[in-house]
Amino acid sequence: MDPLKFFKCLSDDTRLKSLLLISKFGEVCVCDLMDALCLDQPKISRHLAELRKCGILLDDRRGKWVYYRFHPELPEWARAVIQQSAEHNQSYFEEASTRLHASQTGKSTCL
Amino acid sequence: MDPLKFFKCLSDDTRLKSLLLISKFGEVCVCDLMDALCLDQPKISRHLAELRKCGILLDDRRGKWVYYRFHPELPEWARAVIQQSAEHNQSYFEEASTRLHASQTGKSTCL
DNA sequence: TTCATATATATGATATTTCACATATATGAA
DNA sequence: TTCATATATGTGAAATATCATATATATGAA
Repeated sequence: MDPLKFFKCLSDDTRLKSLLLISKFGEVCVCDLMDALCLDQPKISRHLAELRKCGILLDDRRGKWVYYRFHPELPEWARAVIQQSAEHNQSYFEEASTRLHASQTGKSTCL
Repeated sequence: MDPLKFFKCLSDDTRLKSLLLISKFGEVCVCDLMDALCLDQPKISRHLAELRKCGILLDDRRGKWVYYRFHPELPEWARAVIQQSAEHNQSYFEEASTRLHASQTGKSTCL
């Protein structure tokens, strides 16, 4: 994992929040992220594709849904960076986190 | 420290290498970085200014030289991110590191 | 096969970042 | 004050990233 490429992946609001949410929730599907971040589907999908192509995320299709989680071969230092950032910046993605939880329990709260 | 702004600061080759070098050497002056990264003065200076304005670095003029080090109020999580990145990606800035050491001991090796 | 849902990608327009170059400022020595 | 060195910044051009929109693909149900 080239560190520069890695940090470029973290330097966009949509991608950073997606990674922090995955760090907290373990696994998310595209539609959950749409609800959590209140963004349209192509936008989420494109950013997740970038994270996948960089080797940060792994996609996993189950039926109609595609779930994303950290790639098992993501280096420990990179995973640690994301995890620490999530732990110490909860307010940055708190709202998204609440919406994601609502989405997973069946209620979309995105206005 | 807004995490998005922080990672944007790390997402440029010149800025990332500068930060990793400062993490390793503790403190560097502009001219050392010019030698270490083989870049012209305005380029180094502009990137350091950005890191300073973001609150990551602190500048300290001593005579004709200006030294940069981590800002004392940089949050621990942010400092940890930089430190871990330096420890686990030594090959990324090894060459720059060698040149910086040469520069500090009086020999500029930048061709 | 046809349809509806979920996700992915192509494309040109827009926004953001970075650059090269010129110039300005600060310091210390002569 | 004048000069040389070290650093900072202004400006428009070039490169890069992001976006909105349209469209394509994959799955499962009817």
